[in-house]
Amino acid sequence: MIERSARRAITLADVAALAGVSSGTVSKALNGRGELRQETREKVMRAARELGFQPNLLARGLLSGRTYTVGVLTTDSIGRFTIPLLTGAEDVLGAGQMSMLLCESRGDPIREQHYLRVLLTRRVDGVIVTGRSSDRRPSLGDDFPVPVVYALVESENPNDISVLHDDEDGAAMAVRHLLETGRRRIAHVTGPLRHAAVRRRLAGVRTALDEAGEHLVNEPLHGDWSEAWGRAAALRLIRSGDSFDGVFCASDQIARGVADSLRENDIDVPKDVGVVGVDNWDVMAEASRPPLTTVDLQLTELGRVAATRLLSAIDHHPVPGGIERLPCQLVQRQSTAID
Amino acid sequence: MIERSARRAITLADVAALAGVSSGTVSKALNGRGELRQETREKVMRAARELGFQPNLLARGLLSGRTYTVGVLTTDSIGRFTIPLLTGAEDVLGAGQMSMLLCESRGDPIREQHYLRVLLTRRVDGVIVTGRSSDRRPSLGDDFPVPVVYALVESENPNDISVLHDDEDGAAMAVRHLLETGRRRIAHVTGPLRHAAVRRRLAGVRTALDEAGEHLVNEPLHGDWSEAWGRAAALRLIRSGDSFDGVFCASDQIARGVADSLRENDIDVPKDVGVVGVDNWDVMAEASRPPLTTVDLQLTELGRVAATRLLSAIDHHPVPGGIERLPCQLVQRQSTAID
DNA sequence: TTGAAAGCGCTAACAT
DNA sequence: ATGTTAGCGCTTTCAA
Repeated sequence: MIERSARRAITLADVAALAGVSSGTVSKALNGRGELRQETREKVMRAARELGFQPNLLARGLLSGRTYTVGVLTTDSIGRFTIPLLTGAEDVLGAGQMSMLLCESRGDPIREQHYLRVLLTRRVDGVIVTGRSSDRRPSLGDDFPVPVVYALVESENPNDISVLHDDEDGAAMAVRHLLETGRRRIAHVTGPLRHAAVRRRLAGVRTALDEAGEHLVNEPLHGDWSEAWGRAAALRLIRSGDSFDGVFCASDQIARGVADSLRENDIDVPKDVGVVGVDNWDVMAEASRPPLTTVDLQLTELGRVAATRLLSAIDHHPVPGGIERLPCQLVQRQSTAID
Repeated sequence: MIERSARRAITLADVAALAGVSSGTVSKALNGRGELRQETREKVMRAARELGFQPNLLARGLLSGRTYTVGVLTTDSIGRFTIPLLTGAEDVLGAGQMSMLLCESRGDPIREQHYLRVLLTRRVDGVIVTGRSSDRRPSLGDDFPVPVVYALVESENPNDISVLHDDEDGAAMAVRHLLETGRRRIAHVTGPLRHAAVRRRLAGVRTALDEAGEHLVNEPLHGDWSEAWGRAAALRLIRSGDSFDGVFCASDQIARGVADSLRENDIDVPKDVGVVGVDNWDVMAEASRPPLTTVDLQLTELGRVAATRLLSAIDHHPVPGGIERLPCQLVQRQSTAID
């Protein structure tokens, strides 16, 4: 049985008693403030160490009005996209001694309201709102009492701070890479048109093709984000009879399906057709045959930037509202390799 | 520019002033304690609502010595296995008004020490330790000042509370299912022997085969957890010349590789050979051709149980130390279907 | 250079 | 039935 002695935590007063000074002095010594004799300072330090003193952040926060805590509200459950984002955010927040309070609203507005109340009750210094899709979502409101940064999701309110990856530029990079590896007849297999990311990627595709004076060989093929759809789309392309030598897919799952289907129809990737995906999701991109060239969304960096913006706002450095789009990065693997 | 008026948060005193009562009365009214006239109670409620009063949990916590916060220390970065666990933990903790403070130590002992100090400084009521592998890890120590539950990872100290899935039973379920669907010559393709999960699954395989008076057709094939290894292992099985009609794989990734390789060598799954994986990782199990029958580790439930144990310990209900193993569940899909 | 005291927002015991 | 007060652990004047 685990039974824990209700040992009272060590307080400043305990340290003060042991060191034979007042608690005010202990505070100064431990925080390096005020004018103290070096000797006293050391005496206090020693006492604190001996007792294993840990300052109580609640008490400190009650006084300072800061909790050194930010709330992370994921509108959806935590997923593949949110994880690197959290890692990046923690990089930055951790360095600033801040902790993250995690709230998964799972897409349920009631839960979200509940969690927002919880976060306010806990007096978080700020909030990061994130979620799966990069579609727009309602703002927490202009009068939300602490700073808010939207990361990976975009707030409907243009005054809010939203940090997103640059889907359009990422797609353009992918297409330019296909062009640079000698492909001219490029097809696009993508997700549902209702997703903003799908529309932005399409725009990027068009931009890059326009620059080169080329066009898509097909109407963009819209389906779900699955491998099965990738396989089906590749079959449609093959059967259409239109020749093509490059396929830009809006996700690694789709790209992997496309690659599988091409191979199984005796079309060599990358020799006959180059394939590029999006996400740089290792288990997909690396397990694909051949491994996928893909657009990395740099989500860890996105998390870092979002946290940095939030810290600025918390520190009363005004942060311009609006959407900040961060560059993606192309990761080259076999699926577009030449010679 | 986002500039936020440094509007002081509403306090009990503000509500008291508006309602024309004392702050003690407000406290009683809002918490439904003490003896108050219904009329006063309502007057206070109205004032609180009007001002948008949110109680300050720090102040309350300072007094009560509880923070209604638990620390979640992931020894590794958050991953596919930790996510459902967090969701389950939040189910239970959220219902008890508790929040989760997230700390990713990323396998770095220095970071871990740092985070533990942070958690203690923040006076969390308890800690959940988790991580990727179900191997044993060092205990936080018998004298850690708040209750700790290890979830998905096992503490080296048998007095600690560890909650794990039952790998051995899960594997036995998988093999029994292969036997029940008429397979007799069963092979096992698994991960590195250094992983405890691999050893336990092997034990489960042996148990189930013993019950039926059968043996593995091969020495277990050990490799990494990848699809590529699954493909390679399947080729080895085929080339060995030993006939086999069932393969139990220690992960969905391996199983998918095996299924791919069998199909590409004109061996029909499930007609000629049944394949079972472990994890029930949707993107793998469902994208596989055919979709995989697999052992679900029930990690959300594991998170729920871990959180429940932690809450018990926090509430001074003694929780027996040691390892609690939770049952897995077989999810049937095409890869073992009969007619 | 150090100590004493007030106060952060809340609750609980005790007065009224 | 309501108000007053002390105190949770800390920081920060201000006084000594």
